[in-house]
Amino acid sequence: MPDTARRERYHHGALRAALIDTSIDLLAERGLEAFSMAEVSRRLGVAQAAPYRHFADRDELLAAVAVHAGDVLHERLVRVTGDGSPAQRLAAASAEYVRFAAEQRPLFQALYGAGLDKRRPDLQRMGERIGALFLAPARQICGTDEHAQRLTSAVIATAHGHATLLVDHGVDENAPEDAAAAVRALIAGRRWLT
Amino acid sequence: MPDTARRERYHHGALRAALIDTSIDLLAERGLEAFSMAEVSRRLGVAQAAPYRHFADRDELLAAVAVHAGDVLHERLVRVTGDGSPAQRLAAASAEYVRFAAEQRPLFQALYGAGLDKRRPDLQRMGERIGALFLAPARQICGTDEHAQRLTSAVIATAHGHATLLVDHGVDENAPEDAAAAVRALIAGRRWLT
DNA sequence: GTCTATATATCGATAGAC
DNA sequence: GTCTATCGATATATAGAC
Repeated sequence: MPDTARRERYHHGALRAALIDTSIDLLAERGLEAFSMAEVSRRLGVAQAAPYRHFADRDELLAAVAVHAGDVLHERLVRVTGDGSPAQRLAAASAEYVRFAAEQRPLFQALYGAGLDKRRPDLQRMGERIGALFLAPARQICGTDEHAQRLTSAVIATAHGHATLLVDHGVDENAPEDAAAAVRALIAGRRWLT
Repeated sequence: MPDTARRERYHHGALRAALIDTSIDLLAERGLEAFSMAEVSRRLGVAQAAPYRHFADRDELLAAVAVHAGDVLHERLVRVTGDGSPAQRLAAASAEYVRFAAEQRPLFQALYGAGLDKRRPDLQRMGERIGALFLAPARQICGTDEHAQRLTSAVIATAHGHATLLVDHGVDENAPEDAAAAVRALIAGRRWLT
């Protein structure tokens, strides 16, 4: 990259992806409150008007980041649910869910804390894809579909609770393993899930 | 209240409490993103400078709302943990925690989603008071303090997970009872909490 | 597809009068 | 303890040139 200034790199074509990347960086450094189209543009060295060619408004950009975050989370969950007993896979998925929140905090926040409309089709679909990764092992554990559904909801709530407490209340080294343990306890006591 | 306009009511004395009340209303109607000192002042019919006599800045006012929210939650939890077996009290506390989030959504958000510094002494103390209500029954259930601590963390994470999913993902009628059931399962399977 | 320039709006916070 | 007035910063979004 000889003389071409930073502001030349993204012209004509690659801006959309660069906007998402820079948004993630910005969310990571300054949080959701400080996120703005203006600041993203500034960081990329493009005009404030440029992003509006790719995203209709601020929420559209945030939603694109959320979808990206969902893809990352989904991939991580797939990786850890490849083998083992159904119970092990549920526990591993929960631990990984919490690990994702800890290691990719801004992505996790974009996914859940960005105040986006959850009825958006893209976000809806993403939630279902991720939920399916929990439901599959639960089906193998439970006798009926209804029971599997209950167990899945309880497991996701437990993982999500550990993740949000971790993100909101500071770092806890053992949160991922704690979440996995809680899920094992939940499975052991699942006859109480009404 | 004959001729005295609304803007007269809060002069000289009662503004502090009125600011907290109005902040809660504003958070309820428009969410945290739309919360501002300016809008709170506008709603009360006072000058934008007036709140700064009572709160140093925006965060101080939000923190006061959070402390109020903590008091309300604490009171609700005390009310439902008065009697019953330790397991029943833990389950009841969890259900009430979720019910609070559902019924007092803005207060719940002020408590956890306001991006406040958790090292604030007032908020720290509040978290401990609420945690103690979960720890007491857990102590009666568990043999050692360490086990009680683990069970408490798992129960709070479960309740918090159900609450945040409820608040973020729309209304679910049965979330409080689901949380209680999950806690019962957690207690039954507590030997897995490493 | 990006730029310059701008309209429009709102915010947090302060100074000084009363 | 509240008001008026205001500064300075920042935001979203659009219009029109290139």
